[in-house]
Amino acid sequence: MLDINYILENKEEVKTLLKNKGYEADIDTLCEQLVQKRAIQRSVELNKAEQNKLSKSVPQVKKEGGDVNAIFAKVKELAAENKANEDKLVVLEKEIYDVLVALPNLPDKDLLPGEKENNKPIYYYKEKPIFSFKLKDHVTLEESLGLIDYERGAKVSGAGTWFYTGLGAQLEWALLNFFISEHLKDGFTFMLPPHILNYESGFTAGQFPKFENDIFRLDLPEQFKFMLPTAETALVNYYRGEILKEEELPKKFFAYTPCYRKEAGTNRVEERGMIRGYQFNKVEMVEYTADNDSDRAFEELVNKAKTLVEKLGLHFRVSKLAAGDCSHSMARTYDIEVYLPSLDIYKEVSSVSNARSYQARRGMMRYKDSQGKVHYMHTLNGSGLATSRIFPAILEQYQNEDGSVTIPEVLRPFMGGLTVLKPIKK
RNA sequence: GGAGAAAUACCCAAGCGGCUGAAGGGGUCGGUCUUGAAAACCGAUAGUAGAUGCAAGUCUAGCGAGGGUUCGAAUCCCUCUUUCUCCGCCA
Repeated sequence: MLDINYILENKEEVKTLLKNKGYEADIDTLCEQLVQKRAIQRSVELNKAEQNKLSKSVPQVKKEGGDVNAIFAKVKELAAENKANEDKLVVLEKEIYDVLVALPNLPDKDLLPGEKENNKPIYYYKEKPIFSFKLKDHVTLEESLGLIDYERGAKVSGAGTWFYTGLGAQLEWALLNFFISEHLKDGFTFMLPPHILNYESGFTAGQFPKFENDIFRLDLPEQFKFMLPTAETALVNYYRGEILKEEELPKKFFAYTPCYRKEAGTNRVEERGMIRGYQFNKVEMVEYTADNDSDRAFEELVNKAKTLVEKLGLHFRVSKLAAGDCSHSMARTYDIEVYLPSLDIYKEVSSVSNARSYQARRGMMRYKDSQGKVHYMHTLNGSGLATSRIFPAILEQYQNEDGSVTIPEVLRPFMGGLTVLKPIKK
């Protein structure tokens, strides 16, 4: 949620920034409604004050034997006068709220306007790997090495799902363990959140009300519960409705959860296999900071995500996203994109974002500074990392001519010292 | 899932229609005393959101959340949420 007063005082800037993000909104009407709302509110409150004053005088007047009925009548009259304005106020407030709540976050001013095509790679790690033999793609490797069973996944659940089998499950688990051990080393706090969340959590994170259709909602009567699409949604609600002390910040968390998303199911070659499923595993980092500390935290999270991929020895790049490609709730996003040789493309394995106060305003997450002044916190999140693209990237980038795949060194301790995955005989 | 009880400020807790935006403790902060500390004593400490104002301030809302009754609600009524106790079921 944006600061309504900021919108009012910086109308033109807000319009431009929203446009940069590709969002059309009638800011002028919003501001007019706000001014109107305040005028009505003022008159309603003055009337209320009068009513309160009269009501309070009743015991005194009674004691003195005055006419209490005249007061009752007067208050009723005032209340009746106020009714129309009160109704108007409720309607106006709702209208303003609905617009305000749907507005995306303002992108940072240094971001290029526009969509994906204006994303800018700002960092590369290693060169593209060169192979002297015919490459296999990740789906082929997963099957020949006996790591993933897509067919039985489809049988048991449907398209867009799979079983990790045997060493495949071990490799997946090794990745998660590797990420977890690195975050622990960095002093982040390990969290295992609930996977079924309530509406308020989706609202605070910014998924609702705009993106209610992208999540798996549980079929419960009279209750809105959904499967988390990312651990961010849970972690970023941890302090909802709370006021922390400034010295408690920053709070640094990470969590492992599967992520449940409805978006799967394209048939594009790019998204074969586990590239875009209904369920994938991810370790997610979330930081809560003071409102002047989020740029530092952003760098920290980007560096952490980068370091993980570097330690895995994979060729990747970091892209600074254009305004329109940043998520709805985010002011700034950098993607870590790993290279898939078979397709010669880069695929996102981590998205690091700064929401600034956008989520904190929605969830009333604040802190008090040493002067006792209350501020909104800043929230940031970043994958660290999602496995469903790292896994294919490892298979492809580490594949050998004989069809085997060398296991990245950092993962070996988590796989009982195993160094290579060999094709299984049919 | 069933049955009961509860939710008040940083914490505990009183209050059950007007004198309560809230008694009393505890905590925290400051002071007196002390070489220093403890104890004792004295004082301070009520958040938050919104409106208005240059400001001091004033006003509105607010005792789990949302509605209602009433001239007036922490207090009465309804709905919901959460917590606790007991029973059932179960990894």
